[in-house]
Amino acid sequence: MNTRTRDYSRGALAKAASVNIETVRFYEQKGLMPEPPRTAAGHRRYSQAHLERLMFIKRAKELGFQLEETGKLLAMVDGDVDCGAVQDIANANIALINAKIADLTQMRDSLSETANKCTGGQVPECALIERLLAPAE
Amino acid sequence: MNTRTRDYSRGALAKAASVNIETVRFYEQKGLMPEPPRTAAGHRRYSQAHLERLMFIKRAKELGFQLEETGKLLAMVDGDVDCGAVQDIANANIALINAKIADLTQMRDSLSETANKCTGGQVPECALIERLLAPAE
DNA sequence: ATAACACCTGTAGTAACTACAGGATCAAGT
DNA sequence: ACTTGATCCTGTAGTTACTACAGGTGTTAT
Repeated sequence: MNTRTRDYSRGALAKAASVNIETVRFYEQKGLMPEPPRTAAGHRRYSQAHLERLMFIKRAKELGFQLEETGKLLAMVDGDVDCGAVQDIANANIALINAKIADLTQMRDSLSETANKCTGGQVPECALIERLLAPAE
Repeated sequence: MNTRTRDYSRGALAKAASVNIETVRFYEQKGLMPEPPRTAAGHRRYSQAHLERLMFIKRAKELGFQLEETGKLLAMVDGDVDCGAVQDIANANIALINAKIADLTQMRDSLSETANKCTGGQVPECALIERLLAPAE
């Protein structure tokens, strides 16, 4: 167990979590990061706990959670973790991600199919332009 | 060949292309749709050509093109279509879409793997929360 | 004539940041 | 002690692609 608590300036915290310095202030504004204590001159002083919270948010983002959902997860961490509720949020997110993947896959397939028909020359006929000009009959 | 050119109010045009009425004005502002002639009272009057242009934009969107790229495609339609340049834009877009798909797939797989470990009960241990709290060792 | 609807403009809101401007403060070196 | 450069503070504006008002005018149908 480590009882030492190093502290961080906003810049140092951002660097430690590998996020942009402005992002820290943004998360504070959105209520995801608590307002930290300040020095006499008004500079923010963050603790190890703040760093952990910031990294929590970053990891949630890497799993595709929106900030609002991340906020709900954090609220549970601050209070009681209800694994069923967490699962619901996760499953909703999986569904959302799957829908996005399906959309993008459809786009890509449709686009590559058409782009492959392009001859590439400086010609009046271009398969992709034709497809955009005409309804997909 | 149909030489009749019905005209449309903004609302009628939007409806004909199945886009939101405000989107028409937005595209005009962005330079994708030309400023149409106006009635004496200042109401926009669109032609069949406008409708076709709006549908072009809509189809491009369905293929995942951003508005800026769509603008480039439209510029070529207005001038000379260079099928090589079109292909370049298309290929860049395919690469972009593939990158997004890869990102999302990674998110989803990582998330489902973790969410599947959740027991669902109202317990202190929740696999997903654990994963967000702790670095992925 | 009058009601209901569609149109006009400009502006603000959405998500998740990022990037300033203009000023105050800090840390390090001399 | 003083200076210099980095970092901090605040508030605000920009990004993408729209969407949604508010407050006012015009058009259409009965």
